[in-house]
Amino acid sequence: MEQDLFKAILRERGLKVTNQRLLVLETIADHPGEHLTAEEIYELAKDKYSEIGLATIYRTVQVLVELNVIDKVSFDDGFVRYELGNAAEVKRHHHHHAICKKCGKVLSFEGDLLETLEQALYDTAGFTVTDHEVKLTGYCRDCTKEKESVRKNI
Amino acid sequence: MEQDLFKAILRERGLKVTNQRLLVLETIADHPGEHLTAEEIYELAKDKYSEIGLATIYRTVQVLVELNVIDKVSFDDGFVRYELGNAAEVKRHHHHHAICKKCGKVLSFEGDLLETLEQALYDTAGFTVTDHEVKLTGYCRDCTKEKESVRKNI
DNA sequence: ATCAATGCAAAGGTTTTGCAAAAAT
DNA sequence: ATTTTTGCAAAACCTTTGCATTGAT
Repeated sequence: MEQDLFKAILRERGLKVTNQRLLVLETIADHPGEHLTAEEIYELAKDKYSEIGLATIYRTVQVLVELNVIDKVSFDDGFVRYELGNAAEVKRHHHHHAICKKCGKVLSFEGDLLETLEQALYDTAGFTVTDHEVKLTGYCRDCTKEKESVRKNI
Repeated sequence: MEQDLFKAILRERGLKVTNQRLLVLETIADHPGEHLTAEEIYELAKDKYSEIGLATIYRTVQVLVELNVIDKVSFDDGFVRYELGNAAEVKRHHHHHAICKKCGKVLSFEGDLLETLEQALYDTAGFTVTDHEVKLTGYCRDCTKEKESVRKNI
């Protein structure tokens, strides 16, 4: 996402363009494929602007999620995480995640295999799907071998 | 899940069978289709055994998740919730959820549309999937109409 | 000039932990 | 008899909020 587009989105909503908001988005954009927590964004942002406060990070990510500029994800480790979204597209294509139960590694991927399910949900229950999230858990390639030897005894 | 099976699972792992553990599982089992928080389980359990402590609920749900007796789910409202799992089955069939963004209603459903995706993930990345969770957000039948009238102005 | 956004510190809410007492094996 | 589990309270934790100050329009 270009900075100018982001500024336009802010102004369109009557929100002010601040250095802190630009910095938070830039920080997330500079770490593609990572799923940063508020604390991590804070630490990274402080390197460029040490006066920034943690509360500003929390308030800013709320705004960014609201604007569909970033997505909120959770891997059930007690942290809420954020990753770049794709606000400009009409049809959202969220990342899906495969989380290794052993080493915690996260594999991200895309895929629109849910369209038939979403249509069926509308037809049967009248539910209009606007967003979806697929979370897979299991064992990554490196941990699969180890897992098998452990599981044998159970 | 029958209580005897649960007792057997506990003993198999060297864990002790306590009235509190039986009560927590019973409480969750008695509320099918609801996704209870720790606090809600606590309030319900107190009706039957008023001496029980909230810390025991937290410790017990951790055990139950570990044993695959219950599943942990989150609808991003700040609460971790729990629902009955199906530990006995070799292949887990989790509930999927459609969460209404307006009224918060949760529609649960099942479906194994992810098998081809999971196979593909193994073939391409060596990732062995053991669990999956699909979370859809949107608008339920009752809220869909209202949503349309709201969205027209945007 | 006005109104929103920030930074700090304090408060909020959920979840975890330390420890002595109680319960299960 | 031994070891785990419980209950209570305190602590830890992430996140939100109040308020005066700063910054954007």
